[in-house]
Amino acid sequence: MEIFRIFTDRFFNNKDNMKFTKAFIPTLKEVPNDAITPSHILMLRAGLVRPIGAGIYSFLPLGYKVVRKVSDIIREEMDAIGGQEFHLPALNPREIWEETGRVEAFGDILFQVKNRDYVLAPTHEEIMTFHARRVVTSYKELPQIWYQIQTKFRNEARPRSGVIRGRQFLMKDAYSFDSSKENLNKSYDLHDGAYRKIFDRCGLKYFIVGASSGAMGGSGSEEFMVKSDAGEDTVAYCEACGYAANVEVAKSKVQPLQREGESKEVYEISTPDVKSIDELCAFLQIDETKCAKSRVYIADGLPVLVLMAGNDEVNETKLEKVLGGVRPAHPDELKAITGADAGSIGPVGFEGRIIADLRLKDLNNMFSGANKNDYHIGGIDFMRDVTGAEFFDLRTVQSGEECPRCGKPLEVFTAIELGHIFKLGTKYSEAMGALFQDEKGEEHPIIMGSYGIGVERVIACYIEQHNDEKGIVWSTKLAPYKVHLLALNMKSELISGTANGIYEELRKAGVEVLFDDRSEVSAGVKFNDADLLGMPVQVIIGEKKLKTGQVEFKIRATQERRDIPLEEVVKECVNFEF
RNA sequence: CGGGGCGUAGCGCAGCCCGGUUAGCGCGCUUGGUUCGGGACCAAGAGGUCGGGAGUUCAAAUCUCCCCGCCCCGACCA
Repeated sequence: MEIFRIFTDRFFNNKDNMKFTKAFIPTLKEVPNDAITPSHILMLRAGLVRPIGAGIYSFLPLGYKVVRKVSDIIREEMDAIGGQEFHLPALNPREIWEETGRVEAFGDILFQVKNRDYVLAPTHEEIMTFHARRVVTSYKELPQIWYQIQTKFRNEARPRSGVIRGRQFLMKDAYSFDSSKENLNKSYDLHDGAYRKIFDRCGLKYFIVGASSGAMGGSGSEEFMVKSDAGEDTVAYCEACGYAANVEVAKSKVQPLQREGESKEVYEISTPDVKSIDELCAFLQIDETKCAKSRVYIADGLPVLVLMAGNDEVNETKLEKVLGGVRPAHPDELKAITGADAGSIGPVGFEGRIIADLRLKDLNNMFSGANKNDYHIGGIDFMRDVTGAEFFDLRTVQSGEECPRCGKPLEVFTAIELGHIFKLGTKYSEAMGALFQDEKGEEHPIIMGSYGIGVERVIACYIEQHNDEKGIVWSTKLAPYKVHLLALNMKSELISGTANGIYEELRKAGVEVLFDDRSEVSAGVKFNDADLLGMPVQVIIGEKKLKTGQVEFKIRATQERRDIPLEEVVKECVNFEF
C-alpha cells in the first residue's frame, strides 16, 4: 500500500506538475541570433526546442508536452472516424521503395543509409501498402483507415523557419483502403471532417485550398493552410466566401478592357531609354491598360511571344498548361529572335507563335515594343495587326481584385500547409500488387487515400497566431501546463507555505500546474518568464494581498487580473477554460 | 544548387578595415551578504582550441587560401 502511494505520488508529480527549481526550462532573455520567424524565436526563448543542426530540433520537456497535447487531439479525432494507429519503422529497405519507382521520384530528398541498403522514410505509402497486400484480400475487410504519428525524414535543400521546414519532422499520416470510388469518397469526407475538428480544437485560424495533387497521382485533394509570412505557398483567398486557390491557378474578376471606336494606323514612336511599362506610360502619358507587355519564352525549342495587358504578370503555371514545359528566353536569345532587347519587344513583325492573355482580346489602339531598341509602336489593333494570336487566361491574380465566386476583394498572401488530404487511387496498390476480391470474385487494386498533418507545424502556427510582445499565449487545450503558480517571495514563510498548499491542492484537483518556487530571483523575473511561457492562468501569491486573504488570478490572453479569496483559487483554476 | 551575411565564454555582442601587452563588454553562472510585486544591489570568483586547417610574418582573432557550420533570399518542394 505504501509502495503504491509513493508510486502514484511520483507518477502525479512527474506527469502533471512541476516545480520550477526542478524543471529543465531554459528560457532566453535575448532573441537568439539564428531565429527570424516569430514562432521560431518564441519556441527557442520559451525553452520548447533547441536546434542541433540545420532543420533538426530537439523537443525539450515543455515543448514535448505540447507535442503530446496536439498528438492526443489528433489521435482522438482519428480514432473517432475509425482510424487504427500503427507504429512503423523509419528505416525501410530500399527495395520496397523501388517497387513504386519512388527512389528515383524523390531523388536527393530521400535520405539513403550509407552502410546498408536502407532509406529513411519520408512518408509511408509504401509501408502501409506493404502491410495491406496479400493480407487485406476481400471487400469484406474494407474499408480500413490506418494512421501513425511519427518522425519522417527528408533531405531538404534548405530547411527554414525553425520547426516549420525541417529535415526531420513529426507527421501524422493516415491511409484509407477502399473497395470503390464511392467508398473512397466516404473515407475522404471522414478525414475532411476530422481535420476540421482537429484544427478547430487546436485553436487555429485556417482555410482550405482545393488543389491538384500533382505527382502523387491522385485526383481530388484539399490543403489545410494558415496565413503566415513564413509560408512557402502563395495563395489567393477570399475572407467573405472562403474561395482559396494557389496563386498558380487562382482566378479573379478583372475589369474587362474595351475596344475603342476607331482604329488608328500603326505608327512608330521613338522612346529612348524606355524599358518598363511604367516608363512607357509616363513617357507617352497613357494608361497601362493601353499597353501590351511582351515576354518571350522557349517551348519545345521554339520561341513564343507572350503578351500581357499592362503590368499583369505572366503566370508560368497557366502558361505551361498551354505550352507544356517553358523557360524564359535568355537575353542573347531575345536579341537573335526579335532583333531587340527586353523592353522593346512587341507582336508587330514578330515571327513565331504569339499567345496573349484574354484581357487583350480584340483590343485596338494599343502600344507595344517595336522589336527595335528604343522604339515602340502605337495604334496596334489585335484584330487587324496580330491576327495569329491565340488567347488564354495567363495572368497572375493580384491582391484587391474581385473574387471569382462572390466578387468581394481577394487577398494574396503566403501560407503554410498544415495538412493535406487526397485521393490516391490505385497508384500504390497497383504498383505493389495490393489486390482484393469483390463480390463476384474479381480482383481489383485497393483504392487508397492519403492524409497528412505536420504536427510541429500545428504548434508553430498556433504560436504565430497567438503571441504578443511578452511571449506565447497558450489556450488550455495546448498549454504545457494550465496554471503557472508564482510565489513572489519564497523566503517569506507565509508565501511559501501558502503557495505550496495551493500547489498540492491543484495537483489533487487534477490541474496541471507549473510552480515557480525559485527563491533566488526577483518578482520581475518570474512575471516575465510566466508571460513568455504563456500558461493560460497565472496565480500570483504576494505578501500584501495574502495578508487580506487574497491572491491574484491573471488571465494571460487578456492580461486581465483580479484578486480572489484564497479558498476560491482551486475552483477558479479548475473551471477556467480558454 | 546559385547569391548574400555570420562564426570571438552558456546567450547577445565589441575588437578585425589599419597585425603588436594578460582578447573585452552586457546578461547568465559560482560563493558570501543585502533586497523581495514587473528582468535588484554590493563584494569576490569561474568560464575562451577567437569554427577548423594551411600559409604570410619577428609577431595573426586581425592579412591570404582551402574546408566546415549556421542564418537569410532565390531555385526546389511527394
